[in-house]
Amino acid sequence: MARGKVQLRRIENPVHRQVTFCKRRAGLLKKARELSVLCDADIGIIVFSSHGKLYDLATTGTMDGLIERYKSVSGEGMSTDGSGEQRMDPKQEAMVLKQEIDLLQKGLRYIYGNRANEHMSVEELNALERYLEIWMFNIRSAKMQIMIQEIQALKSKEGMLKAANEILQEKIVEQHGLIDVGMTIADQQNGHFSTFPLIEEITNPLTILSGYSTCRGSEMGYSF
Amino acid sequence: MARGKVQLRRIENPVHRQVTFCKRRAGLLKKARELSVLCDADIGIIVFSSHGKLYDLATTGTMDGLIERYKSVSGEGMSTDGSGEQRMDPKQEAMVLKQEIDLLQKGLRYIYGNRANEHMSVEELNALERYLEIWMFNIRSAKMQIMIQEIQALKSKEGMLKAANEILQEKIVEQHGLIDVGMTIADQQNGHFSTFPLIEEITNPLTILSGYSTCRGSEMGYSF
DNA sequence: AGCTATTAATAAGA
DNA sequence: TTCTTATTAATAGCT
Repeated sequence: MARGKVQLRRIENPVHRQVTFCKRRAGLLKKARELSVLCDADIGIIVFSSHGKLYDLATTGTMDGLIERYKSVSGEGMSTDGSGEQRMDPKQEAMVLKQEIDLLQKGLRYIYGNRANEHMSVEELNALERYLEIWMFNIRSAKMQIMIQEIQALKSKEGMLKAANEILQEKIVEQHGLIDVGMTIADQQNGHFSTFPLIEEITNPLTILSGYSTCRGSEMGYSF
Repeated sequence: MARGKVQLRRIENPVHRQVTFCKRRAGLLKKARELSVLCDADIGIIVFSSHGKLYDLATTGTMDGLIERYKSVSGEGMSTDGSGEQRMDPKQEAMVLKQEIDLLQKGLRYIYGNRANEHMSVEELNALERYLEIWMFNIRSAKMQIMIQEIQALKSKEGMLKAANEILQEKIVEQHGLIDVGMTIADQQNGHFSTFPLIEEITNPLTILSGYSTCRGSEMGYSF
């Protein structure tokens, strides 16, 4: 709203970014105070600058009061809690989850910054969501294809080696009697991998989500 | 900012107040999102309407995450602390995780079933979108692990077969002279697969998103 | 930090 | 509620 329209994406120039941060932060807090007064609302705002500095505003009482109120209200609709704490080793599990979330969020912000400017309707978000799923599926498929090729190659290699092995054994038996190198036993021990059905299952698009609930859902006690 | 200056005091007309609340609340959240994107800030907003209804926004992760961060940072400067990072206790952590799961469940119902019944806000959809990615990542990792195990098994099998093959060859040479079954040639033809580096690359979490942009980004005309 | 030229938000009205 | 429009408010680019 000033000399030149602004693109909704991260401002690269650090000085410029800092100035804008100051100005707009002030504007945001002002708007919040106005809304609070005009409409008799209780508003809390927490702002972390990109360098981690905290700015906050609570139009009524303290931020902690608002947070408590927030937790009590937002937690109201939650599941009938109290009973089952899952088996997770909380600290580590949470750490890992947080790191994953951070990584993914960074990536998402890139995607968002360049594409989804300004007004995004729920429908647009939905479409984007599906798009992301398809996108990830495509990457996954591509990599899966490579791995499948590799497995097939290994399997045919194995077949050839086995055939060669048999021929050699026969030759030896023909000429000299039985020689057991221990290979047949080892081979049978590995026989339970049942490679092909597994891979076909993995490749099937429909197993993405159902696979999840199988893989993690039951483990964590959630039913979908 | 419109047909008539507005006085900075509570709007007495309830209808007028409600309309203004809607409009300005939307404006406030929009401003917050803009600030977040433009200046790379993490912002959380909590709004309680005069009748106690809650509206919130977290531009990064969940509100609970922001609250946690707020508590850790704002508490830092208070007491003669010094001891260090008192993170959330397990119970609180579990609460957060549960809320995340709730969101996912809600999202799943939204996607698969009665879309009309489940109301999901833009913010919730945003969060859900992020979680879907994490989700897919977890599935993918689990399945990848299975495939990697399988490949390793095949490779060791191959190794054993080769060893057996060699021993048999030696035995024959010892006894009778060279017998070539054609296996060595076939084996060498397949030698260019360079299995291990490939698999390690696929397994590395950091390649998810970068892999994405490499894989499709240029193809579809988006620049990251 | 201040100063405008512009854009963005929005109060009323429909 | 949602759309339109007349105005005010916010602020981007400069000093």
